[in-house]
This record gives sequence, structure tokens and C-alpha cells, in this order.
Amino acid sequence: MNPAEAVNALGALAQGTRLDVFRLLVKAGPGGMAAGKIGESLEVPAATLSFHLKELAQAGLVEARQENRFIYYSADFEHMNQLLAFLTQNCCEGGGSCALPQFQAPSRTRQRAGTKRRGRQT
Amino acid sequence: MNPAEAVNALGALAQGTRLDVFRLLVKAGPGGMAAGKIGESLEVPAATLSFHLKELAQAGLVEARQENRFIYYSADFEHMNQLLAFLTQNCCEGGGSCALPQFQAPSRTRQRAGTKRRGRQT
DNA sequence: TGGATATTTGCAGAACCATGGAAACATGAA
DNA sequence: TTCATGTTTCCATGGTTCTGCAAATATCCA
Repeated sequence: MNPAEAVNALGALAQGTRLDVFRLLVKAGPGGMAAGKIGESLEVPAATLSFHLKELAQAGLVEARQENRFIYYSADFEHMNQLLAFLTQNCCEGGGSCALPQFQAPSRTRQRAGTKRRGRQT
Repeated sequence: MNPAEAVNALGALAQGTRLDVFRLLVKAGPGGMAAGKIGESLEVPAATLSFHLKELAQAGLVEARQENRFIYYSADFEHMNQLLAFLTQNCCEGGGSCALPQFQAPSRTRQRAGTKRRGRQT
């Protein structure tokens, strides 16, 4: 993650509708949510939603996958982790007085085995 | 942290100069840095820097304190932590398959070493 | 094929944001 | 008080973003 990427990602999240969308997708988990369902949940017109989903996708925060007639959007957890790591990097010059977590981005999204996934979509 | 606050904070960070300033202050730690020094480090004209510092302060990400003729700016680590917690909240409906850290904002009363703040003055 | 559903693109106006020079303001020293 | 230094406010300019209608595109089913 470099500063320009971080600015893009932060800019993508710095808008009410997009933040709502992203949090909804974070909640939804890896399975994601179809665009129409998102618009329905948040009561956002399709065109407006599409604009925002594009912004989020360009910023690397969400991914789209086509499934039949639906397009499922899901949060890109790994990219988000990288952003969080970037923001807390070098806190207090690495000294012990640090008030932010020395947050490490995992190299891959960590999935735990034996989970009780409830994210399966309609 | 509520969505509107988060949008403000993210918007404040979603700009190159401001992100640079904030990260510089995160690096600098609780002691912070005088405005002039920040401008010097980042080569930003005083008027421009002042504008951005105001934005960051209004978003609750930095705090200012006057010290003689200098104004020291420092990152508000607690507010930043709240933002990070907000962004990772309710990940995957709280299920075990979560790919984001279940990040907890430290409570106001349990400050880590180095931060001896006791409230925000705006 | 035609029709229904799902989503994106084009567009234009309004609103908002970034920049930096000049001037004003605040603080401390002499 | 006067001066020097540090910081902010004012302001004009140019740029970017948000919104949602209408139209276009994509996919599936009969």
C-alpha cells in the first residue's frame, strides 16, 4: 500500500452512501451481496449505487463477480487490511509509547477452519 | 463513532497533503509537532497547511495546543482507534470466518503508556 | 425470437474542495 | 510601544464529486 492507493481507498470510503455499502458488505462477509439487494437494503437508486460501487471497486475495496444475472459484490478484506496497516504504520517512530495497534496486514485473508458461516446468500 | 463522524474522519484523511500530515503526526507521537515544522517537513505553504490542519482538527484526528508562540499539533490516537474499530465492526456478522481483525477501541479509561490525555477540547 | 429483469453508462447542474498570495491576527521580547 | 515571528483568515480560481433521469447493455427464460 502506498500513499496514493491509501488516498483512493480513503476517498472511496469518505462518502456516506459508499461507507454504508462497504460496511454492509463487510457484514455480509466473503459471499457478498447482489447489487440489487444492496440498493434495496440501503434504498439507493440503481444508477447512483452503480456509480458508487464502481468507485469502491476502483479503489480496490470491493470485488465483483458475475453469477447468472446477478453481480455479487463483496468487500476485499485483504486490501482493507493493508489500508489499516498503512494508517498505523510507524506509529510513534516505533517506540513503546505507541497508542495505535502495531497492526500487521496478513499476507492472505485468514479463514478459520470449522466455522459457522452464516453468510450464504439468497 | 457514528457514520457521519467516520465520513468526516475518512474525508479528512482522503487527501494527499492531509494524509501526509497525519502520518507525520502519528510518527511524531503524542508530543506532536509545531505547525511551522510540519510545513517545513512537507514543504507546504503556511496558508495551505493551516487549511488542512483545520480540516484534520475538525474531523477530530488531530489536536492543537498552544505553547509559547508555537502551536503544536498531535494525532488524536484515541479517535483514530475508534475509527478503525468502526470500520471493522460486525465483520462477517460476527461469524468465525472473519477476515478483518475484530478490532476493539480501547476505552477512554484505559490509556496506553504515552497518552496522557483526558478529554478532547475542541 | 421477444420480453422481463439486472446493471451500467452518459449527461448536466449543483455543490463542494484545494490552492496559495496577501493581509490580519496572536504571542513574546526589547 | 514597537518589532519579529508564527499562524490563521480572506478570497478568487480552477478542479472534482454527487446525483438521478433516460437510455443502453447484459443475461436469462419461454
